[in-house]
Amino acid sequence: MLLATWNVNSIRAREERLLAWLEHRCPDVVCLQELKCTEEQFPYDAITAAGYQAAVHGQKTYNGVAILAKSPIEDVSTGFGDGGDESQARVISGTVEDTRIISVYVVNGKSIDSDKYALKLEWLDRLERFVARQDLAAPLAICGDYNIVPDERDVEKKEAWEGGVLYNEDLSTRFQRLLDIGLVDTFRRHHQEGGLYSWWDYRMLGFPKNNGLRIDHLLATPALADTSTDAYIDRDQRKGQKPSDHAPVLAEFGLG
DNA sequence: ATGGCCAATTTTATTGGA
Repeated sequence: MLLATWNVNSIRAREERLLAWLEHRCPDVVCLQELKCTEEQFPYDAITAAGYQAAVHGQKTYNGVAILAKSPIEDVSTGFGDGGDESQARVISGTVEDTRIISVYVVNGKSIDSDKYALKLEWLDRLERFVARQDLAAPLAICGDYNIVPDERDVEKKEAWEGGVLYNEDLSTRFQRLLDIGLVDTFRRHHQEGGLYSWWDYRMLGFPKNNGLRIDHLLATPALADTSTDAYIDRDQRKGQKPSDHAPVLAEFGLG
C-alpha cells in the first residue's frame, strides 16, 4: 500500500495538480489537508473519475480534511468525538482494507502569545487522547500537517524558527509523546539525515533557498510501520505552476 | 532548473497560513 499525505492549500486551486499527481504516483490512500472548501464544493466527480473514493470533512474557507482511496473507505467519522468543540474541520478517520487511516490538520498557532497558540496546545492534548483511544495494536496511520518541527534536523534555519509556534521544546516533547505511545515516524524509519523538508515559504525564495521545515508526517502503529519498505517526500510537487507550499509525503507498506 | 506569497472572501482590503 502506497500511503500519502498532502496539505494542498485549497483543493479547488490545486485540482489540476492533484489529479496529475494521482495519475503519476498512483497512491492507494491519500490524506489531504486544507481543502478550504465545503463538502458541496469538493470535486467529487473528478476524484471519482480518477479512480478514487473520497471521505470528506469540509469547511468554508478554512481547514478541511479528506481521505482518498482506491478501495472503499469504511467506518468514516469526523472530529475527535470527545464532546469538545468540533467547529473546525481538522480530523477525519476511515478504514481502508483493515487499516485505520486518520487525516489530521493541526492548528498552526499564529504566534506564541496568541489565543490561537493556546488553542493549538489544547488541540494537541485532545489529539494525544484521541490517539490513545485508538486500537494501537492494529494497523493504523495518522497522517497530516502536524505543524510541528520534531527536531533540529527538520529545520534549515534553526535560529530563525526556534521558539516559534512550529518549533519549540514543548512541541517537540508533544511530538515525542506520540512516538512514546508507540507510533512510528515512518519517514525517519528510512531517513536519518537532516535537510529534507515538506514545506517551504512562498515568500523570500523559500524553496530555491531550501529554507524549509519538515512538518508533515505519517505516523503509524508498529503493526503497519514494521512493514514499511520506503518513505519519501515528493519535493517535485513544490516546483512548477501553482504549487502548494507543502509537498506530499509518502510511505510504502506491505511485504511484497 | 525550483524564483522576490498565496487563497478565499469579507473582493480592490482583510484574514490566515507557517
